[in-house]
This record gives sequence, structure tokens and C-alpha cells, in this order.
Amino acid sequence: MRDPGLPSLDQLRVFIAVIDHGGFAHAARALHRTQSVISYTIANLEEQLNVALLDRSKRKPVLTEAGKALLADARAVSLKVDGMRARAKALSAGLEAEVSVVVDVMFSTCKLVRILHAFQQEFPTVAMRLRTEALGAVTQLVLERECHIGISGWMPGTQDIVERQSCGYVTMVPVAAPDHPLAQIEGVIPSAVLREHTQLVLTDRSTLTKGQDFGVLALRDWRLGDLSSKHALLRSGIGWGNMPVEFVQWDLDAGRLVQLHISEGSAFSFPLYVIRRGDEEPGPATRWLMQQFLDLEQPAVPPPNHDMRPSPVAGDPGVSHMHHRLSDPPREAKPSGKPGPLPPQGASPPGVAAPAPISLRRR
Amino acid sequence: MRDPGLPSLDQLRVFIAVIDHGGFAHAARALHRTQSVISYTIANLEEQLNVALLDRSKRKPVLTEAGKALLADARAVSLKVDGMRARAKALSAGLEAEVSVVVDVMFSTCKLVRILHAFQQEFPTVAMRLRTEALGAVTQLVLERECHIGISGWMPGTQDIVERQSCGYVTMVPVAAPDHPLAQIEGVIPSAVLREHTQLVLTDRSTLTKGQDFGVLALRDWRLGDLSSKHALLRSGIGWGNMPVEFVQWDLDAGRLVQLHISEGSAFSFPLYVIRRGDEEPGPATRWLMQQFLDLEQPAVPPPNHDMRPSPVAGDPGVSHMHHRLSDPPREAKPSGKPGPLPPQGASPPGVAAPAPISLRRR
DNA sequence: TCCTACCTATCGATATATTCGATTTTCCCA
DNA sequence: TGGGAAAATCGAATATATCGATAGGTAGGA
Repeated sequence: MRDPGLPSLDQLRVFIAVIDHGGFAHAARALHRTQSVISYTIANLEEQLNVALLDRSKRKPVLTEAGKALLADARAVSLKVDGMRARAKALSAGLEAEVSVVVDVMFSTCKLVRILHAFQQEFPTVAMRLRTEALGAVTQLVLERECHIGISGWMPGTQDIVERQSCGYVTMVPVAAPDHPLAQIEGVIPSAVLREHTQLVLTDRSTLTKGQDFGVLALRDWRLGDLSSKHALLRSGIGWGNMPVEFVQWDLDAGRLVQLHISEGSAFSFPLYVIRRGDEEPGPATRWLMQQFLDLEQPAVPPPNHDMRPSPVAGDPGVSHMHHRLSDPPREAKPSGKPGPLPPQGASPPGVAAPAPISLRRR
Repeated sequence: MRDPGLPSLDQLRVFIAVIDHGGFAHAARALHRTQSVISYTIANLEEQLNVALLDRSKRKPVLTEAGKALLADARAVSLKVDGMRARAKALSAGLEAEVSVVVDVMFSTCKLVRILHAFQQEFPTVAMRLRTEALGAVTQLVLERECHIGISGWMPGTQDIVERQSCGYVTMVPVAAPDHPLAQIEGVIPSAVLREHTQLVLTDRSTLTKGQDFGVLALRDWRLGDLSSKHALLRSGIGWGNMPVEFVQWDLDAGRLVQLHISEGSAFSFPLYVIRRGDEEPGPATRWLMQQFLDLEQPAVPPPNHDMRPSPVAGDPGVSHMHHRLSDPPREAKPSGKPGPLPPQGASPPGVAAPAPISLRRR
């Protein structure tokens, strides 16, 4: 009792084959079927659609106007089905249907785009769900199983559930607008002066980072929920703050922002990690994607260690809770046995001698 | 011997129904089939795709991850097929697969957009092929059966093949850039002065209009292949020329162009026609579309006949061959028995008292 | 004009697939 | 723990697809 007007995919494919091979008999050979089947199938399709698709009065069948229009539809349907079958095949081979990723806003957009591009090439059938969040929100989404993997800074108290592998460093530089008072100061800006001005600080709404608002230098500080807002306010001259160097490189070059030389150093780095829940087995695509992030760190050589680690009082200026309570120092301190970390290549900020990653800071 | 992994549309629909109705038995009732068929069909689909789509371990079947992904595909396929069936139904009811239209550049874009919008609403399954051409090129495309219908000015020597129905008027106004010498002249510009300046004239490459370059006032004239070029050159102040008032209204209001008052009148109209080959039967969509164009003229009342018809010497300034050789005066002169023509409503150019259509001019 | 090669439509027989109705198994809730 | 609802399974009946052979066309060449 199935819908009598419903064509079958087989009919559609036969129709397409007849056109592509220029005849019933040729299509039959191409499809490894007898010619009578082709004839029968096309006749059925025409009857079900109640439209003549082919004019068979001539030696070789020729599309009618209706046939032309419906052939286009048939091809579209066939294409979609092929896609579906490809996905089914990938799924049956164990590929996951979807990978969800959450990256910290600090992570280089350029690298992210490159990796996602490669992902699409490698796994065309796997859907990608991407979010960007700040700070603890990344870890939280992974903890809540909202996202399979995350790119995040260090989060205390999550070692039991979250597996973490180092995947590079973000270099932060303190910046302000060129007309900001701090930008007028020659030489190193002492902490006391810095304290006088409003600091723009990135924050987030995750429970992980709740009540952890230390590590901020200034007396007055503004909390911004996203990096773009912070960026806009910095450029407007409303305050100073730390920004990922890759994010403001262009502004620094163009003079829309200037780097501040503060007593705690003109730049500092902190590590990013690929994180995922340890209690869930990642699928092949997830594993592949994680490896891509990890490979970012591969061509690294140990960076020159001009230690610019901020003094204890500085904490992690600009990042309200990259404060590292030192819950697991020996293991978390640095990726043991691996080559030393390297700051982002090719994006060294002008005026930053050699931003060295600081793997752990204590207060 | 059909492709064994190829799912059938019926299977996909059953799959969708199971999800939408929340179970095998419910889907069976909705589809007027027995429950065993649903079970059998889904089992087959899963086998063909080699993927478990539903987890039946619980009371009501729940989608697996793979099932979720493939359900989306199934819906997409089903939707496409529905579209195809809708088209097939329309075609079997006699609707044409595609309507091709060519409109003169002079025709109001605003009206055209409105009509095409309505067409899409009315005939969602009919494809639209639209071209815009100038002058004789419109008629030529209809003659060559490249387009089913055209919107064109009057073309001589085509009465035998082309059927023509009046569908409104285009009002042309002579314009120039504000800094053009002609724009500085107070009062009416005499022909002798006009002749001194370069006139920009629209032309086309159709054979219909070949060698018919009269009706142009100026001694020097530039021929432009499209209206936008002409428009750009007019605004640059390189010469003067006639333009459809709707096309330059905005420029006139903003003072980027000014209307010239020439001795032959400050504006003139000429009729547009819906044309099609008389030897081909138009389908329902084509007929409907033609009627839409014709209805543009419906709410008309006979316009006040401030006759601004250009003097014989003026011919059709700016339009190189709207010259009307008077091959069939009585019948072609005006749409007999119909209400008189009306200039485009709501778009009367400032400074044009009441542009009256001139239905025929002799030389 | 006829002949030949090649194409499509059609037919009866057969193989395969779908459906039905009844029955069994499973799960969930009372 | 038992009853109800839902899904799986099975054999029989039915419907559909395929095969191979044949008939009836068209196009192009002799």
C-alpha cells in the first residue's frame, strides 16, 4: 500500500543513465541489466509521474521539455542520495557523525581556519560544530559533554576528568590606544602608575572561574565578556589591557594600538591545551583533529628563555583567572619529555624581544 | 541486478515517519500499512546502509548518532523528491517547464521585479529565464524563439510573425549633467544649439535595427550598447541624451542630472508591447505572465493629451530607431477599443507637465 | 527501394521483494 | 509480578522486477 506516485531511486538512476549513455540499450549495458528492464523501468517512471520524459519516435530517445526539467531534479536527488550513502559508509566504518569543538578566543584564528579546512578535506562527511568561548567556559563545555574537544588554557581542579595535551602558546602583550596616557610614557611603566588606569579584563560566565578575580594589576578594571569588545574598547582609548599578539598585530603595525612596556615585562605567554573528557573514547575524526592541533607544536625548538614571567603581583594581567593555583605542579608544569614550547612563529610582535612561554606562575 | 546498497525512497519515508510519529506502530497507522512492514522496511534500510539507525532496546525507538545524521539526509532527499513530484504534477497538468522572458532595458525595473515576484508565488515549479536587451534585440530573441515573450518597443516589419499587445509607456526625458553647457541655458534650448553638442544614443547589435540610425538630433553622437553606460556617461557630463524618467528620477531629485527643455518638448513617451511569436501556443504560465504585463495598463484613464510629440525632425531622439515607418497605421496606431494609454503612474518627472504617450509619429 | 544494423516495446515465465495476519518476545508501568 | 503496548519474526499470499525471446520501428547504405 505504498504511495503509488512515488518514484524509486532506481528509476531515477535508470533515467539518468539512459540520458548519459544515449539510449536504453547502452544504459542497459552500463548498468549490467537487460534492455527490457530499462524500457520497463522508464515506462513505469513516466506512468508514475504521469509525464512523458522521452520521445522514442526517433532512433535515439530524446528528452521532452518535461523530461529536461525533471532530469535536473532527478540528478539533484541522485546527488543527495550519493552524499547520504557516502555518509552512511563512513558511519558504518566507525567515523563519527559530528565533531564539536570549542576553542578559546585566544587561539589563533588563522591556525584554526587552516585546521578546519584540512578537516573538511579529510572528513567531508563529518559535520563540524564549532564554538568559541573565553577561559573557563571552554573547559566547562567539554566537562558538560557539549563539545568533544576544546582548546583551552589551564583550568585547575579538572585533572581527574579532563585529559590535557599541550598544543602551543599564546603570547599576550599589554596594549593601549596611542592617545592613552600610558602610551605617552617613555621607558618602563612602573606598577604604581599602571595601577592608576582602568584595565580591561576578559572574563566569562563559567562556574569554573567564579570568584577567581585576582591576577589583575589595576585598581579599577572593566570586565568584558568577549575579546572583540575588549579590542574595540582598547582602540577607543578607554583603558589598557593584555591582548593576544596575533589578534592585535595588525593594529600595532598600523599604529592604532601601541605596546606598553611595563615593569612586569612587555609580553608573556601561557600554554594552551587540547582537552577532552578522559572517560569518552574519541572517534577517528576527533582523534585526527586533536592530532592536528597537537602538531602545531611539533616543529618547535626550545625558545630562548628570556624570562618575562610576570612578577607575582602581576599574576596574569588581563586574564582574570589564568592564575594557576598550583594544584599539581610537577606534572602540569611542563609537558615532560617533549621539546620545549615555542611562541607562535612568524608573528613575533615588534618590540617584543622574544616572548617566552611561562608554563607556571605562582602567586 | 540493481545496486544492492541503494536505499529506496519508500524506505527513507518510512524512516522519517517512524521518527515523526514516534514509533513503528504509529508510523504504520499513519502510513496505512501494517506494523510488520515498517519493521521489515527499517531493518532493510539499516542493512543496506550497513548502519544501525535506531536503538530498539527501549520501549520506543531512539535515534543513534548515525541515525540522526542520516535522518537529516533522508529528509533532504525526501524534500527534493517532493519538489520533483510537484513539478511533475504541474507538467502533467500542462504547465510549461520554463518561461523565458526578454525585457527592454527601458522597462521599469520596479514593475518587473514585482511581476516576477508574483510569478514565483503563482508558479513555484516553473523556471524563469530572464534577459534584458535593448531595442531590436528584444524582438530578435523572440523571433529566434530564444525567448517566449518579450517586452519591447515597436519594431517595423515583424507584424506577420509577432503578436503584440500594448502594455504601458516609457517616458523619456532629455537630460544632462548639471555642469554641462546645455544645462546652463535658461528657457527653451533651440534645436540649433542642441545640435552642437554630443548626443549619447542607445543602440544595439540586432539585425532588425541595422542601418536605421536616423531620428537623432545632434551632429555628433555616441552610440552606447547599454543603458548603464549611457547613464554613467551622462552623469560624467560628456554629452546629453534621452533617458527613461524612472531610471533617472533619483538623479534628477538629487541634482546629479538636470532635465533639458528643448524645443521639441521636455519629455515624450513611447509605447511598450508584450510580444510573442504568433505561431506558438503559450502555456498557462506564459499566458499568466503576459496578462500581468498587460494589467499594468489596466487601471489607466486616458491621459491628458498635452501633445509633446517631437517634431518630425526630432524623430525619436536618443533612441536610434524607434522611428515607426508607418507600415500599418490603422491597426498599430493604438490598441483599438482599449482605454487610452497612461504614462507610468507615480513617477511623473518633475518639470514634465504630463508626459503624453505618442502612439505614432511619422517622418 | 530494399536490406541490414540497431534500437525499443512487449510478452510469458520466473525470480525476487513486499505485504499480510498471526505469533512471539521485549519492555515498561502499575 | 502481571498486563498492555510495541517491535521482531514467520509462513503464506501477493506484487513487482527481471530474464530471454520476439516483434516492430528507424536510419543509413547498397
